[in-house]
Amino acid sequence: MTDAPPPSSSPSPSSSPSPSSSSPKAPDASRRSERSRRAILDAALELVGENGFAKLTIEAIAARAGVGKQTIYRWWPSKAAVLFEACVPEGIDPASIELPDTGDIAADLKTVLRATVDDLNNERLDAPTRALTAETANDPELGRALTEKVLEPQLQSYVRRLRAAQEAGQVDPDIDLRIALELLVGPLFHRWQTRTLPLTHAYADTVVDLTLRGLTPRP
Amino acid sequence: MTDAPPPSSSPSPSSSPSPSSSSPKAPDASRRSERSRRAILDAALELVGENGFAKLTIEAIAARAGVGKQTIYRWWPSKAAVLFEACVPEGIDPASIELPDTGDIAADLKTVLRATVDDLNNERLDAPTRALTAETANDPELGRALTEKVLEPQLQSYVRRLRAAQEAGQVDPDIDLRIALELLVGPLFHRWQTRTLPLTHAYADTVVDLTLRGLTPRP
DNA sequence: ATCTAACGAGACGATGCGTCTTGTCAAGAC
DNA sequence: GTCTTGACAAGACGCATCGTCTCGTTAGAT
Repeated sequence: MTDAPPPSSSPSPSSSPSPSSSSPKAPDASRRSERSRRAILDAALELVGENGFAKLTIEAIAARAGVGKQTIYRWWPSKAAVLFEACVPEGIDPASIELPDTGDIAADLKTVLRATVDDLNNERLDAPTRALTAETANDPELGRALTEKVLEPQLQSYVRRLRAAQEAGQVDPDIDLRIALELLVGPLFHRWQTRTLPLTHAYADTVVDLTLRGLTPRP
Repeated sequence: MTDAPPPSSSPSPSSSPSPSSSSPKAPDASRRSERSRRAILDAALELVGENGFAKLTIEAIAARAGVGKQTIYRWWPSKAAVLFEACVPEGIDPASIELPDTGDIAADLKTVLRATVDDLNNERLDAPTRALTAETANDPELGRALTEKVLEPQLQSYVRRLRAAQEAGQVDPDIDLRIALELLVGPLFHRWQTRTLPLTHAYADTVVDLTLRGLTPRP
């Protein structure tokens, strides 16, 4: 329910006065209707919840939002991009982007991975997240955006917390923290994607315990 | 290149003579044209290689295969199902389904995970695998088939090899082998899916080393 | 040899695509 | 205060593909 920061369009509102040169497009972002934008994003989220991503249609979004189709095509390259923008503002909790640091790395990791498990089990987030992740296979541009804006910032916060643990002597200094992070996150992601077994807090805890046994300094 | 076993239809060739009762459909599998079936699967593989899964079309498959559309709709529920059947026979190497056992669990796991890395980096397998994995999000039935016929058998072979290691005293007897397997496979899968960093043999080796450090028996 | 259902071909209406056209309207230019 | 401009809602348009449905034709079961 954040007030949706302008999607990083209009980078420098006064830089180049003649947008005519390079591309034949370039709509004027300053004249954009925020009202329509919100209606489109809301409609997309509603419809994806009702019918799933496969049945999501630009025409349906436009109709539900009371908007012309052109208004969607003008500002987004695909329905996936619409859904992405609709999800990200409420999918990312700014407070959760930094991992807690109580000094107990095991406890902190469990806290965060349990929260991740809860998110992945949350019906409201699960469907759109799965849809976007899937669409990544056909839409590399979307994949890059998803990684850069959502995934990577979270992963980096793991790395920071692990580095603190490393400096506190709780993690072997020789270990590549990027890989350490993947050891923790990968198994959760795997279960979520494959739906082979239920994603539970107990599972998250065990992953943390077993992984940390491999990360602790050796005598 | 296996000669395509009849898709497990016609379970008992003489059991119930009247297939008319329950469903209004039920085509006669014994009269099915193997020639058409192969042409369809081949055409699907070709087209997916040429244009990607997103642009794959039932009509295009039918045209390329020299087949009526109905022949596809009669035997497969979706284009994903066609691609699945087209991939599975050559995607599964019967020899690779059992992990090697040289007595050295670390070496054996590295051998297999390196091979997995190679498969995932193989252009020919990568595109269809990604497409099928993605389609799983919208098509739970396909997801179940993929898990049951391809994924789970492979995972079980990991569990067997890990059990042997456990009995040989190389893995802590208290550890849940199902979770141990996910610690190994999850990180690989994560990198493949997110494309955050390249999937290399070195990565596979490090994952094995670090994970095994956590799995070895504690004094 | 007969029967029958799968087959290749393609017509059909329904959808959704992405583009284009029309008239309305509000914000910036003058 | 008028004028200009470009985003806007609405929806028509041609196209692609969908999934269903005939047609004769043909090959396998009996």
